[in-house]
Amino acid sequence: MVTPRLRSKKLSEPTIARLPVYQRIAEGFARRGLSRIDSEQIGQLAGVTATTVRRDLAGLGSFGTRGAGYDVSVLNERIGEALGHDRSYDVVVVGLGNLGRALVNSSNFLIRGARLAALYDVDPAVIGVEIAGHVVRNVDDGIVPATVGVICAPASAAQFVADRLVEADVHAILNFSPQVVTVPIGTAVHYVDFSIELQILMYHLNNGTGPLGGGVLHSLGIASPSGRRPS
Amino acid sequence: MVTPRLRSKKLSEPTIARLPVYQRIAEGFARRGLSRIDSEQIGQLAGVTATTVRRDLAGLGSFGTRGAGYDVSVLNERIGEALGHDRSYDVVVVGLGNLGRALVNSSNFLIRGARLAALYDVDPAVIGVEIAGHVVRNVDDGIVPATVGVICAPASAAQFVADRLVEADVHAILNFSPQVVTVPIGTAVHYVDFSIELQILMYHLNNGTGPLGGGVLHSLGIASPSGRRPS
DNA sequence: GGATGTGAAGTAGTTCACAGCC
DNA sequence: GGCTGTGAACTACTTCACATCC
Repeated sequence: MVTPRLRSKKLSEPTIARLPVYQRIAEGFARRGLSRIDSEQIGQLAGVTATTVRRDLAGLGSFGTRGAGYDVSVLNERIGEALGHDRSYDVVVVGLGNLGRALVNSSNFLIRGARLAALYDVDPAVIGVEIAGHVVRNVDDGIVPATVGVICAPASAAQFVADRLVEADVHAILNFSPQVVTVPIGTAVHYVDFSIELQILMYHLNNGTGPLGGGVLHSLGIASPSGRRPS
Repeated sequence: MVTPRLRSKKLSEPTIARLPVYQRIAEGFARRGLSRIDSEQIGQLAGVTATTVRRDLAGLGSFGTRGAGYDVSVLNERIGEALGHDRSYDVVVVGLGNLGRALVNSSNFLIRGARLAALYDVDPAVIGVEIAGHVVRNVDDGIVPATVGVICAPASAAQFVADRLVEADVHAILNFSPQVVTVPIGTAVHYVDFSIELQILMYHLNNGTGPLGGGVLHSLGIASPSGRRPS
């Protein structure tokens, strides 16, 4: 059993959730013409400690320079490699109500290798309409094989859509409907529920003692360094 | 210092993120006319172990019945109390492009005490238009005081909007733009980034070894019970 | 000098195992 | 009998502190 060189260092779940954030920060620096960044700066912007940043990045191999931080473009590249951005993959979106349209038209959703393959709906009023360069097809005509399926249908149709996606051999599903769906083992389902974020925010507000830091990133359970004040 | 009776039991962050999920499940049971549920069933549907469910719920006080599980309506009620759903609060949404419209028109976003107070934009083409029962106002005219501000503006305008919200004394911000914003201490910012979910999904797919369970909930870092097969 | 990378310590969260109660 | 609730064990993640290297 040879130790894999770069790939599959088995990153932890929290680390994986933070890497895209670091990458966004790196892109911001690059856009402003800066070529170097240190763990302190990344942590400040991402709302985590510098140590956490260093540990996360150390997991991708040692590419920082002691005394000088990280090269912004190398950082960007390494995170991309770790997250598999070199490969591109097909995404199908099912359900083109307000949310579905917002997603496929967004410049921040289908990025980093994601390629929109097809759109589906069941509503005759929507089928045939062209959205984001794709003509919306009928779910009943069968879904084209893809890597990821996105469910933007109402809760009542979520399980139906999930079943159609499974039939189409889609093994990764992103479900935006507030409905738990059951799928066979071997298929991953991630849920995105906007109202949960609102509810978490309200809990902290009601109980005072929430992580109310400055410029802090809390998405995906990322907590702020407690009692540490920025700058 | 008297120990508070029900409130402020200081729930852990992962627990808080799971409670809304349990509540959704309880509602599903109630809708199907079922009056009892046990930790095993909840765990199955939420994608966590039964023990985790019991520990989470024990934090809200002991309201389960040994040998018979939880009463669905009591469960629903207790979670609501813990999350502060009895209080209602005002939400303002800034930016009514595709996503902003999708959110305010969604039946799953502004729920459980959230009340839409006002809509804002900077685009003259959108200002004055009525959406979801509210006429869109101009951000420059000042934002009305509210509990939560939702940023649906493009990344380039995110910081500007955040500043206006802070001026309006909004202390909780939900930011849907892929832009880290800085706010004074005492203001909470939660980020929602759809593409991060996609990227996490892709990481697991590329590395095989992901949490690919059946009917599992992964949103917000909720991981599946490893190596445990459902049913 | 200055920031990375990492063993060691600390903390938080999960899972086990079972006593307690219906 | 069956399922909750919880001390105890375990695992995972974070933070400290510092050796290491540019």
